[in-house]
Amino acid sequence: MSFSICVAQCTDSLASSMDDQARIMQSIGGVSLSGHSVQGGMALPPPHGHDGSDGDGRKQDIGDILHQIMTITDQSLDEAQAKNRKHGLNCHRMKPALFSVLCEIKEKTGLSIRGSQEEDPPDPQLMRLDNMLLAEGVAGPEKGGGSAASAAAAAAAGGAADSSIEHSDYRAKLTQIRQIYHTELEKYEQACNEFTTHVMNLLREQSRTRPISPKEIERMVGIIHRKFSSIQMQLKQSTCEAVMILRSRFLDARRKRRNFSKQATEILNEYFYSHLSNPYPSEEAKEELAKKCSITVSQVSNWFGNKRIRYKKNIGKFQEEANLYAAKTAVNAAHAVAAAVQNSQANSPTTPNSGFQMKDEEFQLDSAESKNTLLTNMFTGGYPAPCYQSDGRIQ
DNA sequence: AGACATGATTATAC
DNA sequence: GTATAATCATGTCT
Repeated sequence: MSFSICVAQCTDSLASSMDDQARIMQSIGGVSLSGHSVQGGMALPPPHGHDGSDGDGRKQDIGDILHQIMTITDQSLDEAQAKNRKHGLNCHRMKPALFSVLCEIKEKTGLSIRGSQEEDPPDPQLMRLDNMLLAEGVAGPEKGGGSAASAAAAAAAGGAADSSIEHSDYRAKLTQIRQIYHTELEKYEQACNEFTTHVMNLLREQSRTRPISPKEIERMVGIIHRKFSSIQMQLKQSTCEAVMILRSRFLDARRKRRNFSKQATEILNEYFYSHLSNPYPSEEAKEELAKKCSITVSQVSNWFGNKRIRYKKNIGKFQEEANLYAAKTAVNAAHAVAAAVQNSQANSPTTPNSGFQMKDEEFQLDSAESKNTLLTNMFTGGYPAPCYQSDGRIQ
């Protein structure tokens, strides 16, 4: 993966650096790359500790040492060391002289590092990815049992999910993504460190034979880090994609509805028909119902929304149901009410509601339905209990 | 399989 | 924010 890129990058840099130097050497010193011919020109300073009696021999020496410097950069550290060539190079009698010349040339040509224009501003794309990963709970500190943030986000996305099962599924998958992400990130970091160390060792080693300033090493490290961070960005991007896919699947799964339990429907219907004149439960009432039915508040809201509109659309169809729940409520209330009625005989039945008000309009029942409406509303108005058929229906 | 029931979503209005 | 109304998508019944 990344290694090859980095190696290529670094090798390129090193090679180009060497090429530059070679060119300079060629133009200034008249020494060919091969090191086998010297065309005259600027004379090298006399090597230390050398009498300089043999001019051709000296040139040959310079050629040799340059050739060795050139070829050594093509080898790995281990290879060079194994062949013991570096040692030979370092101990070469011409080395100090050549080294000082290289330093001088480098300084004069300003080859080394001119105002490292690196330090680019933070990539907005990377920031977006980071933010998303943080928000999804993939990046950042571990939160209990996977990702609290994601669970919260998922809940906020609709809140009507069949909570536990799908949530835990979602969280488990997200944790998986998180783990993969962190493992990969760690791998990259480790690889980056290893490679940086390797390159730094290489450069340090080379700095014994050619001038390499600490700034140059720093620059090289910067190049490596940028390469690795671009790979990290790819990882972040694919992680984000995975999270998005997971989320969309999760949201799709939410559409898969499951019918509420009979008990829950009963509780909701009881409330609906006992508040038919105003079937709009308050927030507290919704919470209470949600608790009783083991569903969410939004599900209660959905249910009442659906119920109101469907009831309104076809009151006749729901009449039977209305009567049934009216009867139920009446029976339940009967015992409690009976005592009260007995105690205070003065109470006469209140006028029953003929329908509930939706927004600005009131829905009236037609005459055919009025009888049942009375039954429907008797629990609010204190009408006598209805007669039941054998199947439990109201006559 | 098709019809109907029902929970969820969406568009729109306030 | 909540509401209605229409619609979607699935569950259930026949």
